[in-house]
Amino acid sequence: MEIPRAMDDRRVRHKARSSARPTQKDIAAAAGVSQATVSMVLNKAETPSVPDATRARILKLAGELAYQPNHPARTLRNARTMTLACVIPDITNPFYPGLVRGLQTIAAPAGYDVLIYDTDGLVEGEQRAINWLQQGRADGVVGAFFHLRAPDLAVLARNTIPVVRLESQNKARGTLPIDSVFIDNTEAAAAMTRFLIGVSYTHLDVYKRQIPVVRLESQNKARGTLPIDSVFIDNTEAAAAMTRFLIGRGHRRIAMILGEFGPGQRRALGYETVMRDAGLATDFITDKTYSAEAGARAMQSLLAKGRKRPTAVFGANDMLALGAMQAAQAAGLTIPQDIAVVGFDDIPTAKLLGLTTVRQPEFELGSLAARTLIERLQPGGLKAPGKSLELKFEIVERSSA
Amino acid sequence: MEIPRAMDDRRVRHKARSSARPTQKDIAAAAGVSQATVSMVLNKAETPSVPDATRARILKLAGELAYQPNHPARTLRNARTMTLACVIPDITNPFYPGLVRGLQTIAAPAGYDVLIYDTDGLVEGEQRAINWLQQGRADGVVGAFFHLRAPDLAVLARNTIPVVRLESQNKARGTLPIDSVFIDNTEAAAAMTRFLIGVSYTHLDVYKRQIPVVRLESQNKARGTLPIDSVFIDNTEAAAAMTRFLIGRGHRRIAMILGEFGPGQRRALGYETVMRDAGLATDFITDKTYSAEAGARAMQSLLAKGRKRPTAVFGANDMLALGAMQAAQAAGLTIPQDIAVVGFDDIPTAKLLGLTTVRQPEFELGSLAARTLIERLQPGGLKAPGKSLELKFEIVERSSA
DNA sequence: CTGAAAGCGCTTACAG
DNA sequence: CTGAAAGCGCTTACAG
Repeated sequence: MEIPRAMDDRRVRHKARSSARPTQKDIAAAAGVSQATVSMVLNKAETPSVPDATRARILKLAGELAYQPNHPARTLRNARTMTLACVIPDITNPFYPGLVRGLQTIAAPAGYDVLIYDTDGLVEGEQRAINWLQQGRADGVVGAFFHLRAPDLAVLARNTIPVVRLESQNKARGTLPIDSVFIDNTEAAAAMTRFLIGVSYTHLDVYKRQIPVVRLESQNKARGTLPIDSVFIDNTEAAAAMTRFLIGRGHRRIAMILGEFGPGQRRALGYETVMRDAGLATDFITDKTYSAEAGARAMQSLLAKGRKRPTAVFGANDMLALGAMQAAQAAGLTIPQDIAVVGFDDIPTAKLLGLTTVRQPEFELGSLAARTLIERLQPGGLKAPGKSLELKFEIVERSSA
Repeated sequence: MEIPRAMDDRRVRHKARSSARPTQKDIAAAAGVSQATVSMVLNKAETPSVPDATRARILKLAGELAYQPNHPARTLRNARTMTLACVIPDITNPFYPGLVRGLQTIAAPAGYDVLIYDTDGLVEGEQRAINWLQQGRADGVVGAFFHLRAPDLAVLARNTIPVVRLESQNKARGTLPIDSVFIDNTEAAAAMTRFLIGVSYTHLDVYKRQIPVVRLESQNKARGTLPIDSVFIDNTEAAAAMTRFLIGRGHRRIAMILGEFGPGQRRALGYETVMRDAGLATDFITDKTYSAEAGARAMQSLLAKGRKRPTAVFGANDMLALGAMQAAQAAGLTIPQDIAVVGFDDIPTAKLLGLTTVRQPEFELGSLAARTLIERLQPGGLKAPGKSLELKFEIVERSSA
């Protein structure tokens, strides 16, 4: 058996013994140069100030020692973690893996790691993610926040951690109070938020009591200078289109199932508007979560209405719709003959089960968010005003309606 | 409107202006103590050496300034990232989100972030993850490696980054060459691997040529001292059980669809053993990936056999099985009357589509892996020998077979 | 052109 | 009991 060269090298053997990773200092000692010179040679494509022979020696040693730069040290020195955070309700909701994949596809080649935070759609979970992020664990954040608003996120933006929000806006806004939350005096709001977070969680209590704390600072409604971008589809219009589709199919009693917080609110608005304009009564079933279990529960309560039950059910997401479908089938009903069911998201399973739904381009949403974030992270990128990036949705007709 | 106390504080306002996060130094300056004292007070529950008044002043200032420790600085100083890496083929494969969730559920309360690396089941992707990890980006790794073997991972273990492997072993081993890969001379192998990685990717070429490079170092088959743990179900026995189930149902022509690399190999072994013992012919269809598309392709080629087509098809994972189901239905066949289909994993969709499958407890797999990793990360934990942790599988009978 | 020093923010061992 | 210094590994501005 041939012994590889490095095995004969005293330095390598020594390193193997010590079991610690080699540093620039080790290379410098072996090459007889300063540690700073090693850094130069390793990082710059050209080093006119270093003799070719020295450069070659350093490079060779780095290879032999399998030198890898210490990432935490670089992070501290450069004030860049090369990490992107992705804050989502729940990775097991099939909508999100595709989004995460889109994120990673852009992030990885650019040298960024991706950190996942699950919030369960809870205000505590979202706040916890923000707190962690304030410790400088990531350079930027892509987040689907059900509870936190611009001023809460301002804490990050102020600390130069750009945020890209998912599903945070409608094209035409102003109808929901949520959209009027813009802060004016950025400095004051930032200090205020910091104060509240630091001293206690008062603002969360305030929030829970449905008193938007931001009002304190947002007398002037001009949009602030926060570099918070949004990547979204027009949820309200999409839900409206789906509702019109159902009405067009002859449905008159259409119920909607949705979660207490999150994108369901905007989707509900689209449904509500179309139903009202058509002179039809709305029928909302609200649950805590967007799960299949919640959908099944909702369907059961809908079926309990007997002959007055709806002829069509609109799940605010596919999980709800799928759970509803299953419950209807379990009750002996045939879809779509006995009852039509439609959803929202177009998760992979929707296709397999023939669910008519609204397609959101999750991969593109994720990759666009990553691109936007990385752009912000470029020198000078932090200064640009927040962008609203809208992607197209699509009604996907399948067999369930 | 009441002005919160902190808004009147000159220091807070100043901080808001500077837009930089406050450090211990800032608190120290404001409190008139040394930065080290601030660190002490902030980190220790009790500081007998610091007067109560001073301590209170520091704590109060930290609150007002909304001080958050700088995570990268802590990481460098403590040599702990408080981050766990999860290396998986593809987060969009529905088996993995549940596993990731299990991981997070244990990791988050313990203070660990979770980093996700997708490898696409490619050797390049796995090697890239290892290289990144060698830069000290995480304290430990949970990984499903399709290609890398113990010696490749030894690079991490040697650098005190513990690894927990998923699906890396059978209960009864020795049948597949894969299981005889244990290294003896740890030091030598580590240096060797480091050498190969540093200088070139020769070892990967060697691997591709099916010459296990580990052989060079593994003359002595005694299991090494590497702290590499495994968390797994008995894939071979599970596949055997499923095959027996199909034979028990009267099937004689049973085909198996699998991916080129990964857990399919072990599952194939179980299928093969049972088929051979029953005097039946095996029928393998191998594709590059474990996707629904691959399953559909495989089913099409199976159906092209006409009257000699199999009566049952065993997908090495649920995605393959679901794709196969869809292709069979698209071809006008009814399941299970015309052809039975079974899978492996029990992803959420399997339930919705009535797929008979092998249930793997993915959440438990993930949480057990996290617990094992965190245990290793405790003082002294690195020394314990690698454990093999087996969880129970379960045959879930549904309507597809 | 060349090499040594400062400093990122933190924790802990150590000197007064 | 109290407070200042060293040092984690790195990059870059700066002095010779």
